[in-house]
Amino acid sequence: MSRTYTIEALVRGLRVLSLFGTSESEMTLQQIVTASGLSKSTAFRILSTLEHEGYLVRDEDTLRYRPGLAVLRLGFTALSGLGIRETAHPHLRRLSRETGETASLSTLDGTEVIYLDRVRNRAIVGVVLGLGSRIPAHCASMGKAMLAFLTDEELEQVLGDLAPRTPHSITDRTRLAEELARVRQRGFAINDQELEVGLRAVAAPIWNHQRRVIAAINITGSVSTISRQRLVEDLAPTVMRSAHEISEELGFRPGLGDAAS
Amino acid sequence: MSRTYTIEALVRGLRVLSLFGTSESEMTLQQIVTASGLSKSTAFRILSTLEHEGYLVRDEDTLRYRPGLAVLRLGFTALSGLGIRETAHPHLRRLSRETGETASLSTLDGTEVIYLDRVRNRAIVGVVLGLGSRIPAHCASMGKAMLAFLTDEELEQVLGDLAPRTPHSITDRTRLAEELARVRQRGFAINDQELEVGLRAVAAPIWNHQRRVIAAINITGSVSTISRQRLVEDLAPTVMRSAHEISEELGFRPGLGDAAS
DNA sequence: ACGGATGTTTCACACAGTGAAACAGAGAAC
DNA sequence: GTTCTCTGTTTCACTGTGTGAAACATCCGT
Repeated sequence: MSRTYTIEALVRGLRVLSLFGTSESEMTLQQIVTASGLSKSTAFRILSTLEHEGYLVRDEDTLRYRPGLAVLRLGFTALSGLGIRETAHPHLRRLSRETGETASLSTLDGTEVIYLDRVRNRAIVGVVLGLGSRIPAHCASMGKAMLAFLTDEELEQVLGDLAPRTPHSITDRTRLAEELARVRQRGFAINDQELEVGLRAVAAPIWNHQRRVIAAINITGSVSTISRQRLVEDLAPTVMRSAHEISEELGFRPGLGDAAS
Repeated sequence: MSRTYTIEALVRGLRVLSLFGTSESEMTLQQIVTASGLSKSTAFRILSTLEHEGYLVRDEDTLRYRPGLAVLRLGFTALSGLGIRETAHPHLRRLSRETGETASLSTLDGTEVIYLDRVRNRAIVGVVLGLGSRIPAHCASMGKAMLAFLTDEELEQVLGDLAPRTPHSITDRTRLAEELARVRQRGFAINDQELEVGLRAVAAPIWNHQRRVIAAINITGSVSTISRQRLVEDLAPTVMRSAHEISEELGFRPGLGDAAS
């Protein structure tokens, strides 16, 4: 790999910053030293620098570092900079209104699905919650919708061990491959309590103008309001229609076979 | 200043990253060179590193860089890590429901107010929009509510030139000082079309256990539904009550004069 | 085919970033 | 009250890393 154009000091800093993106959002110097494997002095100087630049804030009492406001600015302009999100949002609204369920938009980042937008049925609020959060792709309807259209090599790179989230989760490679084949054939992916017991979802992929799958949308709801029949016969076509519309707005033109670029 | 514990290569990288937080969310190498003042080679290596770490993504067609998904993760854990937000959210909901207007939470970052949460009247969606965005403090009700409780030195450091946003904006230092005195006296700040014509708001500050103002909440609405009378006589007390409740939940105990620590 | 953009690569040098180890302080243990 | 231990801060000398200049490669418009 091209390690030629990579600047080590910056990488280290970014890695430290990333530590705050995972489990703990508040960390002490010592924790960072052990988590990063850096020497104490280096870690200290990195932290000082990150603090100086506003990416971290230090609580003077507890001496713990936590993400600063600079990080917020970045995160949200990143979100609003994502064209898909603006394009998809009205469709999510309509989906949610028409079905009475929750509609979401996500994209694939490595082995994880990351939520970009969500419109709930109970309109009130809480909308932000879960935005930007990540779940393993093989347990998610949107995840499977996107995995299905990767090349074999990409898929191989992306998949680690398939840890189950519920008894319904797919943990076997072969079964996953079968499932993904079915997704390709039908054009949508379902999730029947594989992520959370009591939760069903149906998703469809979104293509861009390069005929690449870049995102997915889905409809989620409780098993009490979404039967398997309704999922496949009613919701699946609805989600697929919206996904196609979004894809076309992004410049995707349906055609036969692979496209020459 | 302690430039001893600051690592230059990291600072440069973060500065480059920050460029994407402001105006443009997509930039070309050349743009970054001129915007940052770095040499072409350095800028190039920084960009490569940021890309390698997932903080930037490069569009292979246009050769433009834009924020990557790593940045998203950070932003959202930062948000959810903010204790105030969780504490304040139910209050925002209640405020919005009771008044039928939009309620927001923000904090002060330098001369700018940064939105942390918002609950709209029209419940549906769009909630996320504007979250993390920044506006000049002197044109904002929440900004004035927070500025009013800074020390004179802090205020001096924070205020640059008071650029107007509408004809109603405060642009004069003396007038701002008078306004802030009034805010301190009354305990709330109003905004009568100073940020946007047709928009009124009333805000109150939130204190933490150290008796420091760390945030503010407000209620915003159109001049058509919010008269000046309603703003002051009806909404102001409501907002103040909520602000006090939030403050107390954060450990603030009202008392006389300055507290000994 | 030419000129002027922009992006990529090379190279030699200086100094910026590094780890080890010494220092300081705050609690906890006794 | 004294000692021990754990964490954060500072110093220092070395070397390896990040640096800018300048050469090279590509693309695009005319």
